[in-house]
Amino acid sequence: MHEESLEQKRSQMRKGLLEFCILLVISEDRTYSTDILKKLKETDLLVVEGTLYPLLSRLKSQGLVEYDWEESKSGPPRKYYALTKKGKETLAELKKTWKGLSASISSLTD
Amino acid sequence: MHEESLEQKRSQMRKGLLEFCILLVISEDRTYSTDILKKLKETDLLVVEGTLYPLLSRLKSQGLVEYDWEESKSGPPRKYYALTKKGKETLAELKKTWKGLSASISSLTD
DNA sequence: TGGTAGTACCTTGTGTTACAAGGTACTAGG
DNA sequence: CCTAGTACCTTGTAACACAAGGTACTACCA
Repeated sequence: MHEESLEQKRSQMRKGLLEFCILLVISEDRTYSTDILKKLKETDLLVVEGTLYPLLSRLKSQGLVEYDWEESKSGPPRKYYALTKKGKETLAELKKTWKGLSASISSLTD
Repeated sequence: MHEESLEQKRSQMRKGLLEFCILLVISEDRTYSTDILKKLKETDLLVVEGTLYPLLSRLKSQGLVEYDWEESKSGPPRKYYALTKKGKETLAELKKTWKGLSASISSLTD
C-alpha cells in the first residue's frame, strides 16, 4: 500500500522477467542456487531463496531444466542445474519475445 | 498447466511491464480505455478490459493519473486519462529502471 | 564430544494481480 | 422500442513473489 509504490512498480517490472533471466543464467553454465542468486544480484534482479527454489522446481517439472547432485567441500551437497533440450528451445523463443517487447517499449520511450 | 507453458511465460513477461506501458501510453496524450487497448495491441502487449479497468483505478488511487469525463457521439461518456505531476515523476523513474533492466538483460542474451 | 557458524535445501502463509466471465447503462438507427 | 455498438465496472480464480521459518550437512575448535 502506502508510498512504496515506486519500489513496488520496479519489482513488478522485474518479476515477469525473472523466469526468463534464470533460464538465461543457467544457459551460460551449470550452476546451483547460491550462484544463481549471486549472478542475478549483479544484474539488478534481486531474488531471494523463497522465490528461487519454487521457481526451479517449476522449471524442473516443466522439463526445462534438470539437475545433478554434486558434493561440496563447504557444506551439504548442491543441485547443479542445466537446461534440457526443451529448455533451450523455450529459451530461444523467449529471446525472440524479449527482443520484440524491448523494441516496442523502446519505441514508446522516445 | 500442460503444454501452454511457452505462451504462459510470454504473457508473464508482458505482465510486469504492463503498468509501465500504460503510463507511457497515457503520457503521450490523454486517452480513454478503448484507445489504450488499441495502442497496446499495436505494440504486442495484449490486454483485456478486465485487466485495464482495475489497473486504471489503481493508478488513480495512487495519484498517478487523473481523468475527465467527456461526451462521445458514439456511445456513453468516456473517462479521458492524463498523468498527474506525480505520475510524470514516477514514469521518469520507471524509465530509468527500464533502461537499466533492458541493458542488463541484453548483456545476458549475447 | 558437543557446540557454533556457514551453507544448502525446502515449505507454508499472505498479498497482489492478470484474466475470464458476466453485468449495467448510454447512444444511434431502423 | 428494439437491436447493435460502445463504455464503464465487478466478481471469482489461479498464479506467483516474497517473508519467515524449518531441516540437515560440513567444518572448526574447545
